[in-house]
Amino acid sequence: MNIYDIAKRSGVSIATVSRVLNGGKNVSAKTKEKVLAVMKEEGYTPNIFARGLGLNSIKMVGILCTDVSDIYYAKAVSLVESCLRAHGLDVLLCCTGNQLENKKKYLKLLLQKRVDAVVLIGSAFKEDTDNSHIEEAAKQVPVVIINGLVDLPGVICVLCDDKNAMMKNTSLLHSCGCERILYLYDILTYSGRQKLNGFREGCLAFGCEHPENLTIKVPKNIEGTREKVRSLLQDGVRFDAVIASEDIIAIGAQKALAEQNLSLPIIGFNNSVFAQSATPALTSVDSMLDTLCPTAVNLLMDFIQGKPISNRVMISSRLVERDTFSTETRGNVEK
Amino acid sequence: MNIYDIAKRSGVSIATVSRVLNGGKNVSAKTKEKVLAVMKEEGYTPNIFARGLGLNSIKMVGILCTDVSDIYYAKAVSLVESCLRAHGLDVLLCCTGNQLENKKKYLKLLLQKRVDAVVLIGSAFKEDTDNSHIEEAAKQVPVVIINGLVDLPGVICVLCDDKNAMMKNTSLLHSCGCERILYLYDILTYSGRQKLNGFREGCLAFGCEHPENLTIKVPKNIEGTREKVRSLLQDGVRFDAVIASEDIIAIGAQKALAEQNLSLPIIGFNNSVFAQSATPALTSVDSMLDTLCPTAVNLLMDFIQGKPISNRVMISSRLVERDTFSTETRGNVEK
DNA sequence: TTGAAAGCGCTACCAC
DNA sequence: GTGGTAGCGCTTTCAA
Repeated sequence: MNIYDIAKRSGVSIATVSRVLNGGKNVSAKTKEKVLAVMKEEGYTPNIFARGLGLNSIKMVGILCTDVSDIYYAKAVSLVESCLRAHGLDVLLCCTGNQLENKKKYLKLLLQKRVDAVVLIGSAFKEDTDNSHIEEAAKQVPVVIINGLVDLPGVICVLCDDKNAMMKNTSLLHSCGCERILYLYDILTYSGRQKLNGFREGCLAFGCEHPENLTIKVPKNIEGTREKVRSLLQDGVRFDAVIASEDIIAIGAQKALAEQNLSLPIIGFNNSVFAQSATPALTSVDSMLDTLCPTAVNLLMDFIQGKPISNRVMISSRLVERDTFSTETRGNVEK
Repeated sequence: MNIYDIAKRSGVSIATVSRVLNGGKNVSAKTKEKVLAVMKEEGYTPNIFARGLGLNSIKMVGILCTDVSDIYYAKAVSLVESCLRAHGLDVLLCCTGNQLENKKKYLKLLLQKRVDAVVLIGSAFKEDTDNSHIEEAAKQVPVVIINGLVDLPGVICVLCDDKNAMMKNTSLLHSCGCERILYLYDILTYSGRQKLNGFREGCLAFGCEHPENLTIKVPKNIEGTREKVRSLLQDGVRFDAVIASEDIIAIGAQKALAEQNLSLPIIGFNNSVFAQSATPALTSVDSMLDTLCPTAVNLLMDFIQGKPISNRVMISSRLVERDTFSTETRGNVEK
């Protein structure tokens, strides 16, 4: 069943059928109706390959993501997917892991599929040294990165002000009497580094101590973090509050503290469902995915349509206060 | 840069270039080498549309999923994606929500993209009455459903024995002295119903009470469930254990119980990270996605290659014991 | 082993 | 408003 069959059965030429297929401009209402009727009757579906050949577009955008099973990335993918679909674009999903080699390989694969654009989820896609693959991609199609900052032409960056969020956290804790804050992080992506910098600058600005042994790299899981914090406590390392770069890390710390019946202020990051699920519920920084993702997709659509856009959008975070720290109850600091 | 350019620069015909492109059978080693060299030099990438036109395949499979932001589905998508990619297949992701209308629409969309197969994630895709869209899809391409049972030709089903898992849960709780188990569920998909049936049959078999007011439908989130259970407790409804159809629901119940300083056995479902994140950590049924997904993809690959396969595979679940219920410590039941 | 040429199904330009 | 037709870039016979 192809355009010729439809043309024959409708008593028109394939040119006319094609016109109907593409919006029906310059076709008489009657003809259009007739052709549409035949199409429906025959259950006709235009061949996407042939169409792609002509238009050189398949109405698909590639999403690159290090790990969709991570709740944060999953939410981002979900949001981006639904926004894109609202614009009639399909999503080619590609999970790369953290190895640069694979990121490059999969980006190339996406480009080979002739996607109309590429969305990079997370600042894990901004490399410290080698971003040549992104540069190359951006020459071919629009590239947008969510929560990363890659300073290359054709790359649209939409991000959350992680650094400022962490500075604010530090400030708040300090103003509640905390002086030795334990900072836990997992991986120093661009975003991870911003957070760490925010913490450090905050400490400096507000006069908190921040010795090296209070800035700890931990695995991105509950048990690994728990063990790390547990051993910190056993070693007699003293701190009076915890800031984590991820909710899941905050929970690991929380559990280690609970073992020792310690109840310190804890602030997580991402405001994921984990923050709600924790007991006591975790105060956490909302990294604003709900805003970031639609914004990113809208910018992309505008860019594709040739409208002038700002290709650097920074959105402020928001602290969601729950049980582990509140700016109202000052009495929650126990040493 | 197309096949003609490569042919010209290599001093051969496009036919030869095409042969090289497709494995290089019936091409002299020398010619092949030459052509490959030119391709690399020019950074040539075959046009996927033209290729698709000829071969009528784009090496892509569609994944349909009600909601990737759900941690369970996200994990499934992640696993399926990586397995498919290992077989050289790309993934077209499509999130439908729970409305039948959208499921149908998006399934049709995937088919229009000429995917080579469709993977349905979760039994939410098995409808009670109308599965005509799946039937139709299965006529065109192989369809596999993960954790659902759709009895149609061409549909491969890989699922976990949810019913048995729930019977076992009931049995275990009963043998630990529980007699009035609260059963919390969110949505009665095929899987949801299996779980409920397992619970009911378990109660019958082991002599547990299971009045209607102990089988409660709740929203699939922590707060909604918490409120529901809270009001149950306020109404004086009595129960001595909780089984939930989802970890997140179990956590909602757990929080409501904690408010009243009640510590009853609780068993969640899915063994997600939420089970670990909960305090106390949740005993939960592992629904074996790590096995289900690779199995599903392997069956699909075999099926595509025309090998004979079993299109119904059922895998046993596994109870992962943590703090909220253990078969070893009998003393954890407080009424 | 290689080349010529006929599709694959559609879009878009040019006539009428 | 409609039809004829030349591509789009590839695969795949069929001959040589």
